[in-house]
Amino acid sequence: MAFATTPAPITRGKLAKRFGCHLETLRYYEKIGLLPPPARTEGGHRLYKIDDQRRLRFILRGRELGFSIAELRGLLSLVDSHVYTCGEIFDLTIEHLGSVRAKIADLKRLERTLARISSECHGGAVPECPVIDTLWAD
Amino acid sequence: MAFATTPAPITRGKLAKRFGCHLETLRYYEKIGLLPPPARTEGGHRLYKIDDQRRLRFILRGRELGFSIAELRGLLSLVDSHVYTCGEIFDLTIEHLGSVRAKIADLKRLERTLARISSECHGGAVPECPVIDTLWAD
DNA sequence: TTAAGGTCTGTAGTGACTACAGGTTCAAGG
DNA sequence: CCTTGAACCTGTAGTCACTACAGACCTTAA
Repeated sequence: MAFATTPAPITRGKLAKRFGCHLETLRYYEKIGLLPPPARTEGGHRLYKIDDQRRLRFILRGRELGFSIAELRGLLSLVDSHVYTCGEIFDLTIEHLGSVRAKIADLKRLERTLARISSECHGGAVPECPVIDTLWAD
Repeated sequence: MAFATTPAPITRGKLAKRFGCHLETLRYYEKIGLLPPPARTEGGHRLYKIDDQRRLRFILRGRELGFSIAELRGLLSLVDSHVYTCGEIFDLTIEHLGSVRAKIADLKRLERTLARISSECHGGAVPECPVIDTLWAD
């Protein structure tokens, strides 16, 4: 009869590969205090347990959702405190969503302008160019 | 009968104020070679002539259009060479427009995900939260 | 003449990593 | 058991586009 075994801790390179992040990123997250210092071998190599892996996944997913390191620090400290409420998390998410929407709006303005200017280009080997004219104009 | 006078060159602070940029930005653009080293007073203070001001305006407008410093360097070197064609500038603009559109697409994906997840929130003082669940999920 | 405020320089900090260099440890093959 | 080569360790520096000093110097208006 087999007992449920804790999965073996893994090294930095394997963790990076497993989660598709750069291996230096792991050291970076540890340095800035997002990841706790992991256990080590006798020789000093890092060994990441399953909890470390879960935390890393949390962080990487947060990054994919566009949360900044500071925002993730906030989320993690709430979660670590075990006294967060859905309302608090919701507020942080909505705030972040607002900043994403603001960025989209900025970029769309940009896109419209660039599209308009470049649509006025004749192209070809002439030196008259609406893009340059726009940039130089008084 | 008055002669047309060249407008007096202005100092760094005044230039920054006139164009609404940070005054340290001017020193930065000079250091990285986007702006040429301007004339100086006896005491060493910078004096920006009308041509410097035009070039700065070009750069700042380019930045507003989202061109990177490297892209602007490319645009400026074409313009400085006096042998650019509208076709070349058009290509650079279209490439830039493509990267703006790619960023918009990325952010829209993000926005949809964040909106979906947060719409599942009940909010309130409970610790169950779809945002956190998403980040923690296996 | 003096006082205030603008400008000079070099350097360091931001965010979120990434890229070394030079040394140590680990694991697999013989 | 020994060797070899890959993986890992550390600290530091680079990226991008600025921004923020500190401490000294210059300019200008009263």
